[in-house]
Amino acid sequence: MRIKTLADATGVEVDTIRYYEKQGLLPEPARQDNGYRDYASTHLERLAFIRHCRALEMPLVDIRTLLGALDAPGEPHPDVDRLVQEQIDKVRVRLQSMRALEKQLLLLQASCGGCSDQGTDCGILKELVAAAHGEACVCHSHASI
Amino acid sequence: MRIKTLADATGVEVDTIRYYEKQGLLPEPARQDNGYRDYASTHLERLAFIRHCRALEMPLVDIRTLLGALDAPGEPHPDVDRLVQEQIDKVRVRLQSMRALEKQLLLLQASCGGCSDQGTDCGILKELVAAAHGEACVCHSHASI
DNA sequence: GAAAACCCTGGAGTCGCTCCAGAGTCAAGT
DNA sequence: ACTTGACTCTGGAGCGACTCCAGGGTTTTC
Repeated sequence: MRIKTLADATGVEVDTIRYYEKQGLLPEPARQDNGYRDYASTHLERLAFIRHCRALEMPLVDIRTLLGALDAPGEPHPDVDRLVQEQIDKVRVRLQSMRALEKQLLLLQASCGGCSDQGTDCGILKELVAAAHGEACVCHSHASI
Repeated sequence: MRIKTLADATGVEVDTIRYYEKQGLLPEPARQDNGYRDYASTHLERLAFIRHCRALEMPLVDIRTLLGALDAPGEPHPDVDRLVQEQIDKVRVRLQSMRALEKQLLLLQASCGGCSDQGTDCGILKELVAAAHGEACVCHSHASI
């Protein structure tokens, strides 16, 4: 299977596949006589696994760990559970801050009564300036962005 | 006010302040005799504004537009309202996908009965492999990560 | 007067891709 | 047989928003 075929089968871009190989996530495939990469079905499976983990927003370094665990099925891999838990924690923190964000943006929007066209003094801008001065806002309740 | 003072006052790192200057978001301050940057209170306000917008996850390029609108208070700025709306849309899409993500990760976690220590065959890994094979999962309901 | 803390510049590194140039290869149509 | 277009290769640069570093100068503090 050539790289484009693999790309189409997994929905991963050609460049990205080569990138994963360079990063050691995808083993180097065999080469055809012309030097083209020749992938086997194991590559397809592994790439689908990587893709799935990326959909869960795991960083590549964590995925490498998971792949290592997969490659050593007989051995204990205490990291797997921890990685998933950490990922859950990350997502939750992010969810919290996104919810606050949405609220803040809606408030911001409400402060502008459709001033966009004529508007010399947009409420949104005023609001942003005022908020920057220290009134209740997302950035003060959440230090880390 | 020297750069560290400004950094402490706003919670923005020194490097980041210099970066904002290089990006044209923060005007070049005066210099002391020794070449040190000498900030005025206008810089503090502007930096707080930038910080607030960043807390709303606006990209720097959008913040530049908002700052431009602030700098031209007499003129109409039809972009402001649109930028906020776009930001809201972005946050909502992201919220949706984060919620699905959390659910998926929790399912994943439940599939492992605390196998981390002894575990030769972790349920999480099995689950990930199975999911990669195309069963219901986040990455199939949400094409873009 | 020495050590610590601060300041400067320019450039590199981070993450996870994405795009590009420049060259080679292959398949389909004329 | 020839041309066109799609595909492949490599190595390297670019993105966003920082963050860190080297190698130097200055100021403050003990």
